Amino acid sequence: MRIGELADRAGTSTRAVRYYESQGLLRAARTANGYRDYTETDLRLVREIRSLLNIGFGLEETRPFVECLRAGNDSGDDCPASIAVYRRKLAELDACIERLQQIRQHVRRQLEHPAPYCDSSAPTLES
Amino acid sequence: MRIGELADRAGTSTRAVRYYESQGLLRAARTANGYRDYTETDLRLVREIRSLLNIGFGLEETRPFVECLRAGNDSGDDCPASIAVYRRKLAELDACIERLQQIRQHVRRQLEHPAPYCDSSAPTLES
DNA sequence: GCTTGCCTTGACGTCCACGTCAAGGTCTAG
DNA sequence: CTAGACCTTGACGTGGACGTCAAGGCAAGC
Repeated sequence: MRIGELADRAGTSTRAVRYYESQGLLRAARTANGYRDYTETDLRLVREIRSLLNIGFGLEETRPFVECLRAGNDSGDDCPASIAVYRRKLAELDACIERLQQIRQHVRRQLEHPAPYCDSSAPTLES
Repeated sequence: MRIGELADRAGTSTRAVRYYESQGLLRAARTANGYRDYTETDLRLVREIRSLLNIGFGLEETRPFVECLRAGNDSGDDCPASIAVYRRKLAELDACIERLQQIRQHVRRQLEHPAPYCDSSAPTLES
């Protein structure tokens, strides 16, 4: 299939697909007239990339999954390198969640502790 | 005080201070030779900005707090506009935390479900 | 032949909070 | 007088994942 169909079926843009290729994540055969020619496997790769990007992975972090898939595995998760990325991401997520929760607490305390309003005519809390 | 001292005491850079001014968050008097001249109040403003940026606010979101302080309030939180930003941020934080926790669950499930490793030589797939 | 719609490469624009460099003015110590 | 430590404005660079435009080639329908 050509790049337009690939992008459509993967739910992304042709620009994104070319970008992935420029980053070495994809390699496409070419037809006689120079058009990129993709297989169903390529579609799976792009979908894997999109899926990982959507949950906050960086593009580089998707590389192990893509190569794992291309190595013939049924799932991009089935390789040690992918597992390692998952582990790192899990730790990152934990740290991020904890930090956000601390900030949340901080913000909530500011909201709870009632302060005198400043601009003279201010009714109560607006919800 | 001059911009260097202000930046030092606020724990940031002169470049950042000039940037805040360019965004209309700060206004500085000038000495005879053209140097910016700051007061202790300006120091408080910059510290407020830094503090909010540190917990993930955008620069624009600090504006109500800065104006609240400059309006003569003891705390930047003491104005309705600031409270409104806090409320919005709280909602954002809740949404963000929830999303991250869902992803965390997803990643954890991938890690728990043991899969066959691939790193040998796998010939299958590849359509 | 002409239009339409796909494709190609290349290159600049986006967002945000600055970092960094350039080229110069100002003040102080020695 | 000079060095150096501060200050000024202006302008370009950063990172990440693309968006968007330019200029043109290729294929199919009318």
